Amino acid sequence: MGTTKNEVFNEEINELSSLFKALGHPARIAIIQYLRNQEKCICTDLVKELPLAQATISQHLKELKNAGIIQGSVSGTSICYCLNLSKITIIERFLSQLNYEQNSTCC
Amino acid sequence: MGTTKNEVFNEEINELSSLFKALGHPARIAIIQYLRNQEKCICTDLVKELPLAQATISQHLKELKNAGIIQGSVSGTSICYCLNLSKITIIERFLSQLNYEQNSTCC
DNA sequence: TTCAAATATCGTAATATTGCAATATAGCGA
DNA sequence: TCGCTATATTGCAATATTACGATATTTGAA
Repeated sequence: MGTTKNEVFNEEINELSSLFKALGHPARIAIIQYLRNQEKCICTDLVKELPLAQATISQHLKELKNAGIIQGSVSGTSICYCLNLSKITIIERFLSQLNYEQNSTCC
Repeated sequence: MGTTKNEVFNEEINELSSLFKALGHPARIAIIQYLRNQEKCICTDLVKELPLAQATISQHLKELKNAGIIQGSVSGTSICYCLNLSKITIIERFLSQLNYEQNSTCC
């Protein structure tokens, strides 16, 4: 075990959970926050900014990229990573569906 | 290693990432979706609904509860779990801050 | 070219997560 | 009380994640 049973859930659920999972690490939230403030991002800056080794940050960037939350384009020797807002929107849409009027009285 | 270096990040980042992490599993998204549709929730129903063993579902419910995303109240022999919308709001607020006008041209 | 800077990848150790069977616990009705 | 139902906990095996040093790769500048 240790393996998530993705295959028994539908694609929407799997996409949502992988987006959440990608954001489920403090370093990756910090990266996203930094990206927001800069409105662009270069890995070296992050290496100075975050108390993690370069290899570790690169790995976290890769995971955000794999989930589609950021996208990078090569720009000379460095790489410019930017937020992909369409994925953020997918999460927001899911969450907004949860804001129902609670009509059960149990909690 | 294998241990997340939580201590080097601030509390806001750690709270956000733990909320995202709690939602970063398909079974837990499925639980939340089911909760939304029922507007309440009892574990036995989930055992029928999801193709996972009772012990596994109980464990996922516990994680959602630990993150504060759901709350349960005992109701006879069964337990009624409900969404805690305040945590959902925390996530929504974070995401809405990301919707800036992208003024960099790199991506 | 050759060097240096910026990123990525590899390998690995430590730890965390997932899933489940088995078992425990708790509350209800008879 | 006894037994039943609902849920939690324990223990474990399999796998995933995290972190990082070392090393590769890539690109621009000299």
